[in-house]
Amino acid sequence: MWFRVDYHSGVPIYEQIKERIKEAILKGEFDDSNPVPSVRELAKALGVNVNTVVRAYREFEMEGFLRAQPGVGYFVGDVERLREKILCDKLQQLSLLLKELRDLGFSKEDALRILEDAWRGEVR
Amino acid sequence: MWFRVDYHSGVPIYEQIKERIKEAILKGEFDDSNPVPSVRELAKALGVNVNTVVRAYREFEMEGFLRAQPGVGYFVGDVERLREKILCDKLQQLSLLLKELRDLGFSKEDALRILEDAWRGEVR
Amino acid sequence: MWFRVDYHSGVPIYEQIKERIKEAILKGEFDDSNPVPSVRELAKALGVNVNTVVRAYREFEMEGFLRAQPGVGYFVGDVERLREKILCDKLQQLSLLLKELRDLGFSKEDALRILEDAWRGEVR
Amino acid sequence: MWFRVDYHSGVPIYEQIKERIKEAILKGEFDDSNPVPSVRELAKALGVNVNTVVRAYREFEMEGFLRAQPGVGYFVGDVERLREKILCDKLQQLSLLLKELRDLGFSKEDALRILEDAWRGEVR
DNA sequence: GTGGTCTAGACCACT
DNA sequence: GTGGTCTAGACCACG
Repeated sequence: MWFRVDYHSGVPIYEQIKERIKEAILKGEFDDSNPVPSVRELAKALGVNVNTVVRAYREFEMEGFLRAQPGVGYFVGDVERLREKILCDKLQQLSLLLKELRDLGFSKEDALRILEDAWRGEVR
Repeated sequence: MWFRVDYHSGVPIYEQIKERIKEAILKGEFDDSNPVPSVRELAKALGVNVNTVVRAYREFEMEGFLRAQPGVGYFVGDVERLREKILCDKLQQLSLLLKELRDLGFSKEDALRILEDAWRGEVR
Repeated sequence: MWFRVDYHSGVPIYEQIKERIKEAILKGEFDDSNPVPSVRELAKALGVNVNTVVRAYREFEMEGFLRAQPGVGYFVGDVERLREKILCDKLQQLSLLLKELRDLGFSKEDALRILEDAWRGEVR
Repeated sequence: MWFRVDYHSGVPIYEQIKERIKEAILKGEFDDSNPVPSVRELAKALGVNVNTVVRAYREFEMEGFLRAQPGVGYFVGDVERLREKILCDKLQQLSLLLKELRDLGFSKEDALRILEDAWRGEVR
């Protein structure tokens, strides 16, 4: 697969895997001709224990964003709900963060500048 | 002191203490007539072990935001540097968050609305 | 490990541990085939409590000279920065010490002799 | 008296007092017409507890550098021995420090430059 | 009273 | 196995 785990970030490896899988799902990188990699395949590609990948997938399954089909593999679930959930989380973070900045004496004008910068940057 | 620790949040208690002390320092709640509570005093008030408070205070000391005076107590250090450090951290978070929202298809106009809301809200 | 703590020196044990680890890092004694000893291992070898070793390691981590990898172990960090920091500290000490000797009536010639002696001695 | 204690240095106050008294003795600032200040006098001048000054003086007495004359005051003792003791201590420190610098890869030439600087500076 | 250090245990999450 | 956190005690030096 197309990423590497960071053993020194403090972030649990299974969380890093979840994050990357989540991004790939949102970008629509998985479909019938390009399925979610199997547990063993991904574990081998990342040089990581199989259990670590299993945990990442299982947690996604519980949240409804992957469906396990025993003996076959994992398939993407409700992408749109995933997108909405993430968007909702991020918006709450944004609102909280802005209020904190305001309380720290940060000006609305400077915040506006940063906002403009974000939308001016290229899409990764 | 005037807060309670959450034993079930997963956030280490000493981090919770650091967070609250940090807020209080930023609000200028500590001075000569209203000093930082002693480790034993705070530990007792929170129903927490002394060592847990000691750790929170010591980390602040290493970062230069509290000064320990053995046999006397803890005193606030460089408040302005603390404020700048926090502001810098928050701005990085903001920039990252905005880019993620953009990549999720969120419109600049909606982001602007949230920004306006934040500065319209009352200062706590 | 290969040293013993001195319980009666007045120097905190975790400081003694930091000092020895620092020397070992500077000498390049740690790498992938010879990793930093685990906290439990070192604590047992020194006959010291685990927490005491943990404190020594954690302070090094906060200073950037060790990196903790939960579930795996500690690894050496930025050795070169460590070397520079120590050199800087020692040079300040040297400058101060020489001025004190001068003020005590010590002659430059005698100081030169001691300097020559130091560089004539063998490298340990 | 002519100095202030630093409550935030971590160095015990009685040690700071000893250090300053030691310097004054070495500079010959005390004689019959200019005696060592009384315990109460010094304590008041420094805004410090009497016991703290008593401790500093008593330790000097045990080392033979001050003599207590009950009901009268303290008088300077064997100044020359004090000077020799300090010189000896500093020389050991110097030798040790130079060897450490050498082991850190510091060049003799650079050390020489620092030495020259020290004797070029003015006497305080 | 204050902070500073240390011990002997314990439980947790991660690999 | 690893590190991370926490507790309940203890003793010390300082003011």
